[in-house]
Amino acid sequence: MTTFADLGLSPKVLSAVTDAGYTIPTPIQAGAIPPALARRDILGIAQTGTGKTASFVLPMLTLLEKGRARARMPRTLILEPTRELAAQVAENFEKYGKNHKLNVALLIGGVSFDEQDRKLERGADVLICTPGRLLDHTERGKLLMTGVEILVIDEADRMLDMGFIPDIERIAKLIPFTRQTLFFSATMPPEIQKLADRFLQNPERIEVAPPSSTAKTVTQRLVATHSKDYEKRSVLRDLIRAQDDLKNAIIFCNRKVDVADLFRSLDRHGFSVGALHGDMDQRARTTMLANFKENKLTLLVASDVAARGLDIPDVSHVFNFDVPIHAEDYVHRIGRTGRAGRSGAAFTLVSKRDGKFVDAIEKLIDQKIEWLNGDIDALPPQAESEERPRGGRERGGRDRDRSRGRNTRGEPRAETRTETSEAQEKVEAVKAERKTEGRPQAPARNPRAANHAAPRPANDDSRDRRSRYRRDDDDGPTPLGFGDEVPAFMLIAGKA
DNA sequence: AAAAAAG
Repeated sequence: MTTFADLGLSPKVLSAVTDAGYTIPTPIQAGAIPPALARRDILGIAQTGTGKTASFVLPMLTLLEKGRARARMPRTLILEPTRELAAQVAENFEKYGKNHKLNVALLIGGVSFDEQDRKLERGADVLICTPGRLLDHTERGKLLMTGVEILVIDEADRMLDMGFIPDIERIAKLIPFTRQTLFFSATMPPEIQKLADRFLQNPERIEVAPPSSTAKTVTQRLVATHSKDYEKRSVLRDLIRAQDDLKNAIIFCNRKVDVADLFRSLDRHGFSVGALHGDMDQRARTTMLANFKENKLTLLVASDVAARGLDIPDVSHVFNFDVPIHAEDYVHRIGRTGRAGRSGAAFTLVSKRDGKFVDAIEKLIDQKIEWLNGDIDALPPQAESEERPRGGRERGGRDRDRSRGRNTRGEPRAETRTETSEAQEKVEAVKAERKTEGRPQAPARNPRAANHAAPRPANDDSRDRRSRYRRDDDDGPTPLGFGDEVPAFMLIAGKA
């Protein structure tokens, strides 16, 4: 059997790999490392979870030992579609490059230029970048890339989806034509093939099957629900509480606003929860992810920024709060669990309108997904007799005080409300707010509009504004267009 | 019906 020792890696790299506890390479590693070491171009078709990152990091480290360092000139460049992925690759360089004296610069957006500039001035051997920030640096004239010998384009299909290809082309023009290029993509649609043809010269093509663990070790279920968000939140809470083997979970929403909404809701219901989406500031993103990885947070509500590539080992559950619009996203999402042969569970909330998306998913994965408790048609009619479970303390919750890693300030939570006073209180709250706003004619605010996803500016914590954020949380929609005239009963729509 | 990435 092939071991890492057979692949031609340098002793320094090999010892770091051994220290990390690995002896047997994955198929993509066994296939890509030898030709990469021989300076061949690589076309790697592999998904996350196949060991793809090490398949370029390890040979790059070995090759970097051979050439000689040039003053202030990066010799390798890695392009990643998201900031988190770039950061993750940087971690890999630290881990496997611990016996090397390499300077690694992580050039991603959302953080200040200062530290990145300092690193570049000191001289970086390895650049790990998202395209926008890299171009920003080159345009500022601080970065010359004529010394780059190895270019890695990772997750090419995703780069295409995200419209990065023109940026990639521009970047490629700044790098010598004689470079070695390592090109990775999870899928190979015609556009990607064309792109690969343009970027690669006589590449070694390595294709590995998607990790088989995905379909086999993950228990997948559909969960019927009505389409209103508060119904879905309630169903989700029940579902989470019903899991007795839940260690940690990612909950996916299709939209950033819904990530923010659901995060606030679960937080207020006492769950240990974080959020991750692309409109959050980078510090919050980083802390959230770190806290989740360290198990300081049990649940992570996320957009598809977290669907692909992020290496979060050992997620026991995935919940799809929304059915993904594109079937491939479903595969990526549930690929967050059941990794490395572990078992996992994936639940997808489905309402009537999601039917065609579910069909597309079942077609793509070529299997029917079972319903948990009967399908949509077996669902009792909307809400009528259903008591939505409420109340402060939940099983999933830990300390109420955790405010770590959030960009909202800690504040006492209204958790002592009782079921009976709740409706009345809500009516009062809405009336009070209208008064303080001094705009009696203004239409009642749609909760979704108030719950915008972008983090609030740090200095914005006026009371009335906060109460507006708080009020709407879980209580269903406020009807639009009634001005001050909304009948009280309508403010508790969905409860009655 | 979306997300992501440069500010």
